[in-house]
Amino acid sequence: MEGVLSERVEDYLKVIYRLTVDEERASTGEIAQTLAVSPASVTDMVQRLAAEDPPLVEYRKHKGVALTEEGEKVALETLRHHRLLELFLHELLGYSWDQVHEEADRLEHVISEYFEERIVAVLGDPERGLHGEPIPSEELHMPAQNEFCLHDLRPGQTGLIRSVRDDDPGLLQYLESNGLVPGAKLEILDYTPYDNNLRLKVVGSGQEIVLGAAVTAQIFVELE
Amino acid sequence: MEGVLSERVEDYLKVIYRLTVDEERASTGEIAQTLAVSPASVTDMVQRLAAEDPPLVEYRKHKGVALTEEGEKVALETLRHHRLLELFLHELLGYSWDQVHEEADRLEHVISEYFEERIVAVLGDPERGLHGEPIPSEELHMPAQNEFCLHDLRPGQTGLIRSVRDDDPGLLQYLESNGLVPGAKLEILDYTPYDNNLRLKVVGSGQEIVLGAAVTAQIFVELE
DNA sequence: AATATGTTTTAGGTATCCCAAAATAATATC
DNA sequence: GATATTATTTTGGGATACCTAAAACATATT
Repeated sequence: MEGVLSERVEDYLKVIYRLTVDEERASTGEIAQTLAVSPASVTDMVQRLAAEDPPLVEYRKHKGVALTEEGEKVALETLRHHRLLELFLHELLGYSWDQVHEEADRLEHVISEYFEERIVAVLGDPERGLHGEPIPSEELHMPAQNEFCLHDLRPGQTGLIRSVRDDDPGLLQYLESNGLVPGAKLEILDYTPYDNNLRLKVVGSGQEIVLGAAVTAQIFVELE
Repeated sequence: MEGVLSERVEDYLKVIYRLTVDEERASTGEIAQTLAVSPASVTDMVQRLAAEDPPLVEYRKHKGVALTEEGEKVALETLRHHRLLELFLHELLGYSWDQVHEEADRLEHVISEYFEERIVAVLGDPERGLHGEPIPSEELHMPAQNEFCLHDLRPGQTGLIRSVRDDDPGLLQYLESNGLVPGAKLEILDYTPYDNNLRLKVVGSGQEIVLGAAVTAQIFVELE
């Protein structure tokens, strides 16, 4: 193993992890956009990641990158820290669910394995984070998921919210105030193709609501 | 105010703070030794600190440095974080008193003011840290102290341990196992000048013990 | 085959921190 | 007060880690 990895490297690996959950490989452009840097910077960094010993990504010019096993480990470790921290900040320190992300994003790079161990002991080795996302196990195994993006559902379908993206505080507040939280049951009523709007009912509250793509893309459901 | 300060800058300011608690000014050499860098590096950094806007230190060539009000604020903020974190790690996460320092040293640079606020709420705004050190107030006021270094006591004198240095895990274990913890009452029995050894009794346990300068310099007492 | 698009290379920039060796200033000693 | 010792500063430079614009190049599209 080599020396300790920079926070920036962990950020890149996290992003590549996210982009390669469904896709085979992540392109330079996607990564650049997600991290708000130039494509040239991404090429540069990605080549450095591939040159690490052991390599953190598998890189082929013009063909994008995929994480190596080592790189995935780092990404999952960081993700595990992030999600455990979010839960911890909420449960023990009273952070609201839209406040946790920013703090966790800084702390995730800095806490020791012992810290992780201690908060796991306090939290009881949880399987899902504050926003419903699965937490990689201690052995860095990511549980298989059976979730679909709400964005892809169509009228007549019914789903249970399993998780929502954690990184936009404003959106999280909006979701919470509309009962769009993990566990909520949704019935898709209508779909308008040109603007990708989805009209749906939150079962229980009986509320009907129309959500645009910017919202539905952030919500993940289990079909019923 | 300028941009955010690097962790290294906070480290330098913390060291300068500690060195100027009793002395007027801190010398380049002292700082270099404490941080294990060359004197040239210290001159360099100290000049950069003095060139900040507002300046963080007051620097005169060949005369050492003192913190400005702004620099002291930063040092005290960092110190407050450190001591609150140590307490927090012990009380809430079950860290032992020799484990807390290293973790706090990393976290102190990273936590938000909100995090500070939250752990204060949980801990009940404590005035002293895990090792007895005073914690700067939220307004960054350091309470006046009335402590003497055990190193300077002489036979016949009696003192109450108020605090011990927190940065050497091995020493902390040794101290704990000998009852040399805040609150313990000491009676100085003997002093040998050539090696600076102090023989003393821990009142209560009745234990007699001989401590060298490396130990006595790390313990601070209130005279009785 | 030509064009459009996305990626990589080149060449270089900035920030932050560090250091050895030479020069200089402060201080201690004669 | 002059000299020697010690501490500090300057000089000149190195390392790392990140980033970028513009030019060159590869891939995909038509």
